[in-house]
Amino acid sequence: MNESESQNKPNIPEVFLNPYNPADYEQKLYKMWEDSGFFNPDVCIKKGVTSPEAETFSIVLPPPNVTGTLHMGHAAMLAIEDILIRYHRMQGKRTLWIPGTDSAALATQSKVEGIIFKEEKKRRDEIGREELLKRITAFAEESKDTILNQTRKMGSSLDWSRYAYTLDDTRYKAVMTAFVNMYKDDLIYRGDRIINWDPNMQTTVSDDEIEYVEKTDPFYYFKYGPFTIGTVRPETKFGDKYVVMHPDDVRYKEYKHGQTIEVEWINGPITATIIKDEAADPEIGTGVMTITPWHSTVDYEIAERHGLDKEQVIDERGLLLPIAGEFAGQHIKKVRAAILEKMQSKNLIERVDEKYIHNIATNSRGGGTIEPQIKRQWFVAVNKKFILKHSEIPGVPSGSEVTLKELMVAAVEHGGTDIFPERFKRVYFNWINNLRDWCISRQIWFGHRIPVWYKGDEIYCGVEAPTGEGWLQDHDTLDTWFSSGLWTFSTLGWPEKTEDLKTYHPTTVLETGYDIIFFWVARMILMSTYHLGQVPFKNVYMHGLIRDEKGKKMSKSLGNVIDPLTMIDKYGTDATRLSLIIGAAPGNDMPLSENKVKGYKNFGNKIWNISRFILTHTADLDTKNFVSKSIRDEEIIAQLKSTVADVSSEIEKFNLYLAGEKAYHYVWSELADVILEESKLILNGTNLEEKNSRQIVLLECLTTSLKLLHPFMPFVTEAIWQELPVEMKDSDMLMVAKWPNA
RNA sequence: GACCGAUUAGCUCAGCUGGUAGAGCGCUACAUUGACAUUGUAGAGGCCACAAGUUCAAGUCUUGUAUCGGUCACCA
Repeated sequence: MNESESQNKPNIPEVFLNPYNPADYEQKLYKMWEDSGFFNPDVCIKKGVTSPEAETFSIVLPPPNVTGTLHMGHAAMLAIEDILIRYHRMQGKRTLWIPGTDSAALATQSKVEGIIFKEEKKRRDEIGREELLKRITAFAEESKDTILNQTRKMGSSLDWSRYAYTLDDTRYKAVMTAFVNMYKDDLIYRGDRIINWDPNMQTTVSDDEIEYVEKTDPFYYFKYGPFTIGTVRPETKFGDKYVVMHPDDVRYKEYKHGQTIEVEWINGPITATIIKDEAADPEIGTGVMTITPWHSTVDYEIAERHGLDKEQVIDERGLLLPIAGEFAGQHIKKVRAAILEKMQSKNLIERVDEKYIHNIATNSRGGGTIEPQIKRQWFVAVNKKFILKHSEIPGVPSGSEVTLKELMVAAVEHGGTDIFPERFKRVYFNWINNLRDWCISRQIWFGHRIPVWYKGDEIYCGVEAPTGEGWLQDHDTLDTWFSSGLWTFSTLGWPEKTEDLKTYHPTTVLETGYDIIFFWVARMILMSTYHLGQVPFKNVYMHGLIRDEKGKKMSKSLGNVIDPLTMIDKYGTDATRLSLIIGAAPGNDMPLSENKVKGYKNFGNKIWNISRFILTHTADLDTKNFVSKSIRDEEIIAQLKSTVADVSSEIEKFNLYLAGEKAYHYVWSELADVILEESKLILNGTNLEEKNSRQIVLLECLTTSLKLLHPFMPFVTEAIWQELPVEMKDSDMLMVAKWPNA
């Protein structure tokens, strides 16, 4: 701006002379917001921004791992939730967004154990429970600030005064109480059942934490008496003394169920029993198999059906037991060749398919190959009837006799919890139908220890340790999803009957990636319906996965990771947020490229310059001269209002991608390209009334546009808002300004 | 094997309850130092995967086929 211009337009803040630079504002503004206390709804009420009678709107943030760093998935989650939160806060609702972090027991412990082993060459047994826990806790504590500060960088308007950690005192009490209640209702039991054992991490793993990885291995055909059986794992076969075939398989019609035959096997002759069971698929291999009930889920189920013996062949560390004879004590990974050699010499090998493709189960949290074992563990019974005393769940009257499974179905079936996009409802129901009892005990040390104590034959279960001498607490800890399942209400202070719990539960929305629907969404529904008789949330909004521009999963090994923090440094938070929202239809994966982020940085500057233009050309406005608007001015206002209506309704339908696009489109293509352009003539013209009217219209367009964009681009809009003359604003801070009326 | 999704402009995708196709990016041409480390204007570009059906009318509804992707289950 040259000198003569600045004389004409005296009141324009100097900041507008330069392009908008996000880095100059973002930290400052976030601090201003945080210091204002308005992230906390109680402060909003106290300062008169929100009415105490206002409708509530609450979201609990899916807690990131304490030891994690921000990735694009987090960034998208934070952007989406912050948009919803900011929109509803501006709507005047009593709005709460609760932050937290998750201990991610298994992942964190294995990370720390890994570090210790690398640096000190020590395993956990050598470190000891107490010392290891101390170190893990320190590690978690140390790394938590990283993820929390990165969360702030996204502009997230979280109520930090309500920060929760899955292992803090309040949550500890919630977890203990939950366990004890379920134990007393017989919904938690201890039993010997087949579970997924991770020999690397020395712990059980739930069904959902298993990841199947495709592998090519040789497939061996062995002579087993008159039969040929196939296997990829010769090292498990020592004790196999049942031979199973389909009852209708005509090839084996001469053999009767229960009939015994003598066969020569790896370590000498054994007596085999014929079992007819439909689990044997005549199409696979020879249609005949031997079973190893201790180390295979399917075999275990067959054995259960027919009351067969189960023998352990492999121990917890992967070593063969005495049943393996001369091979006992050797590790299963190393012993195969020797076994095959012996079988070859006994002429038991018929043939080998070298390339057999099959899936092996691995622990998705740590990577070990799963070895099923029968072990005494704690389980949640999902099919056991109980009386639900208090219920607000649609379709389930108080006092109903139900199972946990039925509760989980009812919550969604009768609309208590609505899942969006709709297709995920079916995914959810499918999973529940196949649900088996949930193994909740883990043999790791980091986590909530099971509140059960033993003394001889006595068992005690309680929130507090029993009094008296000689009680020993169960060594196991709880599956991390057990405590995560309580999250919507443990964060609100349960089991105490807090004001927060009464006010904000059920929460309004749960927003999360669809990859976590089983682990978490379903478990929260289970826990909340059981413990509170309430659904945990009224709406579930599933976002897709963020992928690279070619649609590939982002991964370090592919080198295609776009780091949100880098994007924020280069283009600003607003641009990063917008790039994660626009073009991302709910539940659909979305490709992201750096160019997209860059594009939205230009938009930030566009708004900046729109503001500069309008402020420059309205500095001489004297509102006393107000005259009625022209037809065109009315039209502009009408169009503005219809944009407000559109944007609002799209946000309320969770179509943020449409809301964002409409706001973007309005501001750039309509306000800037059409309205400002045509206004130039009027503003520089001689018709003062016309000019005056248009100035007022432009100011309204500006303030309203800033409000519309604020949820999407909180920083640049607030930065501009702070420069606006007081008389133009209904609030000092845009964050708590009133959402415009349509 | 079961279920789910996708198939629309060069690319990424919108098109809700059926009425002869839209956005962003990219591309081409022109203009512009302007409120704008640019922006604006104009333009090219689509038998909406294929086939049949319902209908006065179908990207839009039904059925089937093909290809791609995902989830779950099984895998002796």
